Amino acid sequence: MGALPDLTIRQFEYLVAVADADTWALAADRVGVSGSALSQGIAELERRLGVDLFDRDGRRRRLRTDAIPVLAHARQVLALTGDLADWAERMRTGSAGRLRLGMIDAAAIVHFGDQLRRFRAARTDVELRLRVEPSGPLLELLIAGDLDVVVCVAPPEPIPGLRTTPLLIDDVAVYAPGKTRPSSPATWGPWVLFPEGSHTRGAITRELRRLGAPIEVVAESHQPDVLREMVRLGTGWTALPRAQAEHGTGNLVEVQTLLRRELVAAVRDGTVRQPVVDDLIAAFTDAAKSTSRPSALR
Amino acid sequence: MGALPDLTIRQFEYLVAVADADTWALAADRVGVSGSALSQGIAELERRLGVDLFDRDGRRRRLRTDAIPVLAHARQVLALTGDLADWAERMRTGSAGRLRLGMIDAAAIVHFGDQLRRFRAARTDVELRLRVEPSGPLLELLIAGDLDVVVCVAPPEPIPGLRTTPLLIDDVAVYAPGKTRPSSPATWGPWVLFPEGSHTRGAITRELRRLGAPIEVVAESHQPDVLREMVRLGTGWTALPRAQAEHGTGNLVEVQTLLRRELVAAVRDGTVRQPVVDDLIAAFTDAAKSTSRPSALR
DNA sequence: TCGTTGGTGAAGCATCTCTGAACTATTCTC
DNA sequence: GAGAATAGTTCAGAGATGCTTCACCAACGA
Repeated sequence: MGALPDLTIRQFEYLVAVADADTWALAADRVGVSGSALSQGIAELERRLGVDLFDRDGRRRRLRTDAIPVLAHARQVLALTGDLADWAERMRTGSAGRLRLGMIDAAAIVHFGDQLRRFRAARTDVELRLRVEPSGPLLELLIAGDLDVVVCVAPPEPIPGLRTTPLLIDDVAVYAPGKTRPSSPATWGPWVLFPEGSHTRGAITRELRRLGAPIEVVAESHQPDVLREMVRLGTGWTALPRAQAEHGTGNLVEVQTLLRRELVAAVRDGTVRQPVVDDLIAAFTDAAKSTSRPSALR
Repeated sequence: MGALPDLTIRQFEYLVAVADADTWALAADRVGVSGSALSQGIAELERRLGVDLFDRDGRRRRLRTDAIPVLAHARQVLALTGDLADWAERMRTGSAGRLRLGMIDAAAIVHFGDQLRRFRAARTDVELRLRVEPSGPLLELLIAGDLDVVVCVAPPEPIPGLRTTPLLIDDVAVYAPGKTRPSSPATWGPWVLFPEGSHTRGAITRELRRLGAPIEVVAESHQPDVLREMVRLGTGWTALPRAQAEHGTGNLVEVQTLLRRELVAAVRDGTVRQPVVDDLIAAFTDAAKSTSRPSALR
């Protein structure tokens, strides 16, 4: 194997800055150097790789599609370096460190709310910051190194650079207002669903269509409790993760399981890890083991 | 998150060189630089991380045990950079590239010999280099970036930075000379086994001991065919992966399955991948799917 | 057409990193 | 234990690298 090119962290920072910002000047500003420095830095990166990374498009430059692997590499290395920097920080200060946790709403509230509260109380030495978002953004934040652990819906394909640990199954089921009797999918609806564009919404409508259910949507909300209440009030039917549907009290009729949904804990697959992360994941798996049985049995 | 330290590939090269070589002078020589440069380079790395990585031990320096994560990080980043360099090479030359494959003997000969030959014939554009070693060394070579794919025994724990794909089950069974009748473990032996120190040997003796079998070893060899022949000649009993035991012809009596052994394909979990690698793994999984059934059914 | 915007090149300066040599501390050898 | 050999560090200087400022070019918009 030939000698490796002497790439630097800064060059990778330049690359992702350019990829993320609309204009190079903005990117330069964001990394705190002059536009010229950025230009030269990128040129140097291209020179060392021996490959052109950008196409000219008028007076601006766009990352070539076949150069996307380099960008992904840059992101991964930057994230790993961030982990290393955190490790160094922990070594210097002796602190247990900071834990940036991302969760989808159901995980943060329904499934692991108790564990979270307990962990916070038990590990006051850890600065725990929670961020609640849908699965997609969470995974991107994790890849970019802005989060340390993420609890989200299992991605269909394994994602390079990430490692997932199964936590529990929380299937999405169809729910009807209180007085409804079971019947064929063709009679289901109208619907109260997550908004168009959400990942879960997409999966739900796809599955309903497959079952031959008519999809007339009369209301939309990102908030599961809003959907639940609307069903209770008889506004329509909905499809929700079972745990969220059953969270409150009230008369929802579960019609049938619609699709399988597995929650996992995801971390960057690096060599420098915070021990706290493993503790937290262990707490989650333990909790899931004891609580998911009933839901798995129904 | 604070600004990241501007680490360089070269600094990581220095670090692993120092970790791998007996003396710093030798390490310096290996990376092609003066001892002084190496010393200063490491010092700079420590300064940028803000952490001491080495303990003084007389006039030499040893990597501190709690600095091992940094070394692992360095190795991972170097391996990823190697992948990136290969990608750049492929982009420049337009070639399909070089594929450095590692396999344990059973995989190379018994399980996937045909697939290998077929792949070589079909993809003459790929420079395929095969290296046969035990699982442990193969995985280390993979981590160090000296191999691109490895077919080996599934490691007990997932290894950071690697991703495995299950291929097939090839259990280890106990075999006796032709005329032996089934009997209790206490009467088994004497044994003809893999040499002391090998990973499989360790697992085998551990399991035999658990079953209460006496472990008197009368011959040892790294070569499964040698062991097989010795059993045929009545020298003793052996424990072998089933596929290897049955590879030739002859009168071996399978006494019982001893331990589970799963073969997997392992790759670095990076963002820059050779498409050829996926093709090869696909060929292996396809082959395993069609051939492992009979062995799984017995 | 002219002004504006996005990006690149050149000169100058600061910093970094290498080499070679001098230097210190430890270990070996007798 | 003296003296030599060894392991690693420090220092000074040469050369490379990277950044900023300023000048420049090309594309876009009015």
